[in-house]
Amino acid sequence: MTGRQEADSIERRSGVSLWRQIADRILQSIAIGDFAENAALPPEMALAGRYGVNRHTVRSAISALVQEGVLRAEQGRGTFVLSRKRLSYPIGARTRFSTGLQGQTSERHIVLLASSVEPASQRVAEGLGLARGTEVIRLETRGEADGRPVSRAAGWFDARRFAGIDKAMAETGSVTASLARFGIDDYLRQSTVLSARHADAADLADLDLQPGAIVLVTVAVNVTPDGQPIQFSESRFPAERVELKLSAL
Amino acid sequence: MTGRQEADSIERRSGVSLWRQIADRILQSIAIGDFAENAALPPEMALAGRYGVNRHTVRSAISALVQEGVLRAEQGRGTFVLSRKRLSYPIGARTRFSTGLQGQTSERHIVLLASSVEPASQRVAEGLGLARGTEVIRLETRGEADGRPVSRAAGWFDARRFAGIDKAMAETGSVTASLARFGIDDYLRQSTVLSARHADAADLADLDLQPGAIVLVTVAVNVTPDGQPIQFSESRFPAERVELKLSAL
DNA sequence: TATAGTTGTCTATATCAATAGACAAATTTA
DNA sequence: TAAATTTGTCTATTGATATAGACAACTATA
Repeated sequence: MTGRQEADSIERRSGVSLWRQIADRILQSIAIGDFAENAALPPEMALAGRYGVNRHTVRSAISALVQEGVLRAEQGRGTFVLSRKRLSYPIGARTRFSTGLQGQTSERHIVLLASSVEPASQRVAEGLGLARGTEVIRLETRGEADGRPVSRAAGWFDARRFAGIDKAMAETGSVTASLARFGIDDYLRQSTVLSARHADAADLADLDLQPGAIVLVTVAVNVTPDGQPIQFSESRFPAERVELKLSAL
Repeated sequence: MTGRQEADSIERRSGVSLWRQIADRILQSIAIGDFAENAALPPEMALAGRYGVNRHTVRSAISALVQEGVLRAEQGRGTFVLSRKRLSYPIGARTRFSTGLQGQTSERHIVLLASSVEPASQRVAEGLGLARGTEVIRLETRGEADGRPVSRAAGWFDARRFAGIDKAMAETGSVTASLARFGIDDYLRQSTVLSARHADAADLADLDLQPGAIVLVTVAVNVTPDGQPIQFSESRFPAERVELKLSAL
């Protein structure tokens, strides 16, 4: 019956500043529900003690989170939690953006950021079962829920079969509706591969994140019920706002 | 047909140092297979140009990766890639550690780090369908493949039903084999929730990571075929070494 | 054998990150 | 009202991070 200490400490000389690490911790504990909405954060001196750093270092972390709109500081009173728990984004055989977040948000939609026609790269070609270099349509989209960006995705489609899907997407704001125009009434998720990394500059801009944030990355292939690949996609989710819930595939 | 620039730049004043961000990028591109094993990295000056930083900053990133055993630098010749692509860890209805990595590694096993009996916390109790405070056994384990840590997990079991599972685990090194001693021949994964964050001090130590690394976190419940919860678990995977492949049932 | 290209080491300087202390400003509590 | 608590602002100092330039050491190649 050996014990095991829950590490509450912080890494120095890591290339990640202490204030950023502390901001991550606070964000994490809010996300898992340690603080109710509008609850007060412990005083700066208490946090400084907990993490073994100077009060000013804690203040840097807090001011970053105030900047992000996660916390609100009031002189003389305390610092308070604004944001709620993470959204839980379901992933399964029939993953659809709009239906997935029902009940968690009052409003959600997809914005088409950009589209282009390009030759298929190695991985896109493999995913779609096409020859490398075949023309494909790429759609760059952003998912928003209650006005906040919750995903950023690039989707690739066979350009010959789905010519004009960019227009359909712009008009309908829905992948499912756009595919329906091409006679696809149902589709399934064949495979999903998951990883995580630091957000790059494009992620930061499109997802309205602060530098140093983490994104979850899924790479997926959607197929028709008879197994024909129709869409290859790479989606990025801000880890501080979204968790992925894997349902029966 | 609007274009969209692939951002290759780096964020300043983010709380994450430039050398750490560059090291992450290099790690990422190795992981997705941009470089073959033993391939040469671009020269330091080229990388400095690409990321818009000084050569010395690139050198800091490289020396961190040399320290981690990912790269090997040779004076006069270049810098070379040692490590291979990420392991792909399958997650599905019948997720098992040992069978999951077959074919990708020559050797794999689980080490029992610690065990304890404790009252169930809110989320553990919910997951296992027990009253809060019921005694549960916690097993802390580490998964290793080819001598490298690839996962770190905490598993909780009803202490009354699975008394002695810690000993079974220590002897067999397998959850599946340990459960078999209690008459459980088959079990399924009922739910999995996925998130990502920076590694904390315990993660760094147990997974042999450098500070600033990212971990993928899964929280899962395993059930018997008739739906009875038997195990609640939280696993952490080093994002630089592992990706999660969601497979169908 | 030169020459070009690459990594390794050194010095110097500027900026960011973190610590330390003091006190002001606002709010709550005794 | 007075005291205690908490956030806000200021100055100063130290160490880590990043830039800049020069040159040495080593390798491959023309």
